Amino acid sequence: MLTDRRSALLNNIIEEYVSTAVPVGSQHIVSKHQMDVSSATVRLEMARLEDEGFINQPHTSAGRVPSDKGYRYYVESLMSEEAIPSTERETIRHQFHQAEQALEQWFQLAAAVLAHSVSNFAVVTSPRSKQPRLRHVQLVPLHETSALCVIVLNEARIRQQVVLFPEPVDQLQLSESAGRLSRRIDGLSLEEIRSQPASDSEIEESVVGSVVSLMEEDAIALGDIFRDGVREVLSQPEFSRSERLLELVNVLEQTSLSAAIPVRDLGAGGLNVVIGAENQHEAMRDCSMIVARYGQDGGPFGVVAVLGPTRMRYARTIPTVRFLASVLSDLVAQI
Amino acid sequence: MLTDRRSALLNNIIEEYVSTAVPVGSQHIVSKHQMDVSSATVRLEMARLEDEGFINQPHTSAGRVPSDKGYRYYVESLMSEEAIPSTERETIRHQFHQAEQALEQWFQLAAAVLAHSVSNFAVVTSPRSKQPRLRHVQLVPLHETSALCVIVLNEARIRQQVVLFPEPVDQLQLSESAGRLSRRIDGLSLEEIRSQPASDSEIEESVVGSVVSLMEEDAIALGDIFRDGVREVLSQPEFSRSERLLELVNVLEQTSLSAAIPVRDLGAGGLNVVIGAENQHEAMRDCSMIVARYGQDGGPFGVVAVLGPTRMRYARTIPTVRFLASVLSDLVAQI
DNA sequence: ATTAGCACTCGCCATGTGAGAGTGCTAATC
DNA sequence: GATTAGCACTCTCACATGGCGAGTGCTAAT
Repeated sequence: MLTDRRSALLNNIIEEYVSTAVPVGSQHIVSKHQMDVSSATVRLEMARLEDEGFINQPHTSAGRVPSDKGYRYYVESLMSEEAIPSTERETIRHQFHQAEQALEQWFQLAAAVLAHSVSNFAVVTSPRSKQPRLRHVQLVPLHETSALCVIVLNEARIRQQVVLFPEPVDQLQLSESAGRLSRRIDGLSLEEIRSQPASDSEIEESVVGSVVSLMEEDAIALGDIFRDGVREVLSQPEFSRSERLLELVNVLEQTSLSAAIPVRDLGAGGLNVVIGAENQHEAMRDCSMIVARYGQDGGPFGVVAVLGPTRMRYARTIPTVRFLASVLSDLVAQI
Repeated sequence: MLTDRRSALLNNIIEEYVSTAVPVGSQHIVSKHQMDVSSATVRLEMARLEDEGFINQPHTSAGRVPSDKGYRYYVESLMSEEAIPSTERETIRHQFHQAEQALEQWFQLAAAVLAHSVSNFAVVTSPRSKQPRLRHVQLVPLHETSALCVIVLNEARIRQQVVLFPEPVDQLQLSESAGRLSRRIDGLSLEEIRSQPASDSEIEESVVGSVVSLMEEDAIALGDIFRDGVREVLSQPEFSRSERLLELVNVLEQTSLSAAIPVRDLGAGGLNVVIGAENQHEAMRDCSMIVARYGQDGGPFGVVAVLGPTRMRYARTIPTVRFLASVLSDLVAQI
């Protein structure tokens, strides 16, 4: 599709621009990366690349900047992924071992490690399958007329809610109800619970109501969202002007963030790269996002993603995201 | 301590500056707020106020800006708190009723409501008493050699951890162990659990280990932290230059944020105002923080706080923080 | 096809200038 | 003695100016 020389040139332009954030001129190319042609030739080739839409000129007499299309071509045809040094792999794995077995910490840690490692914003969601299934329901008495209803779903997701009773319930009554209830609905899916015949115990019914509403809520969500690295992404030079920065922070802080993460047509172990204007969100039109799915085939899965300016070290970021996804896959497989 | 006229002047300066963010000059004062003296007199009085350290001049021939000391005097002697319109009170209360009984949602909601209502960053911690006490321990089987250990502490805090067993454990074995364990340590405090004689069951001992480490972790924490409003505080004009903004985001994003919140010598229902350089953190030296404690007297308590630039609508923010604290007190009392 | 040479363009930066806002001081006034 | 009018002074901000440098596109020679 592109001549060899033009490919090499595009490659150089991108690598130069990614590391300096300065539009790159023809002179720079010939001196830094040794191409044994003159700057004039480079200029000619650059003009062609621009005609075909791989690079842009911010203004006459500035250097060239890669376009979304340029990055796309780079990611798909030019880039060779950088290996992650084994020392770094080990450091990361080590951190997870230190975190003991606290699930939430794993995901939070994954986000933190990733954000730090690639100096960008990172998102991790906890793993889940499409269908929530009730592993266990537990009632813990609080007051005379209230109890805490704790449910454990598959993939070790925990949800809780306070249940209020119309009249005082004593300890014994409560634990009996809890036992009956547990035998009745533990292990069932949301539909199965819904289709259970109503019990004549008022207590049990109100608990079932709670369980159902908690599970419904859970069914919608992608999984809990863990994020880190607002500071990392804000320190990128493209956000030195604070207007767009603000819009972006807006998006990142939103709970609806998961909507912006494309997961459809992403198989187990799959990885997506979304560049610039390909993003759904207006505010992310000069950001890129790298999304990977982790978890076993067919089983529950979660998502690992990095978000940063389009000017991103794809060759480094992509393997890192992939690596974190595999680490999480391993961890989750242990559960 | 200050003459009436000087007090009134300081009051005007602060209110003007708080609403405009522009250093206020003598002319402005006489025209906007009708003081029946000339601008020259105001200048004289301003010079005095500056001598005494209540206001500063960013540079010769600029207007005056309140100093930390000025704000402090304002908060303590001049300000009259603005009442929160009852419609707004109702809207807020209403939102909490809609959130059903999901505990975490309450706190997250409180942070969101507060951040939005005062256009600044808000922090809410979940309530807790000094001594964690185990309400209930539950084991949910995962694989042959692992289970999820879920513990419920007082104030409905939930912690979980995966427990790995050296060899396969069947369902029955597990539920028996769980039952014995539950009878043995439910209701105990951390010390009491620690001083329990060791059981000869390997399973039970590894679970106890998990419980102890979870409780230890819990004992250190102030409570779970819920925050909102990074976007609000970043849209304040003082952060239009992005250097200091970055430092601040750094602090806000940190998990150690709670260290910056002063809670000692804060009684039930108490409220603290920390102005500018009084803050611990370097990066917060031109921010103010308003902290209130909620929860019953002597019982478990949590913290509600707002953080924003020193140029803050104290008269509005303080009552709002107090109100949210009272709303949360009411909610938590129901539990 | 490549390259040397050159005129041209444009952002950046340092410098300069004028307007405007605000001050402090002094002398006159109440 | 407090207040005020008047005035010179200071400093920021916005804007214009102009040189510098980087980079380009084009043309003609190789």
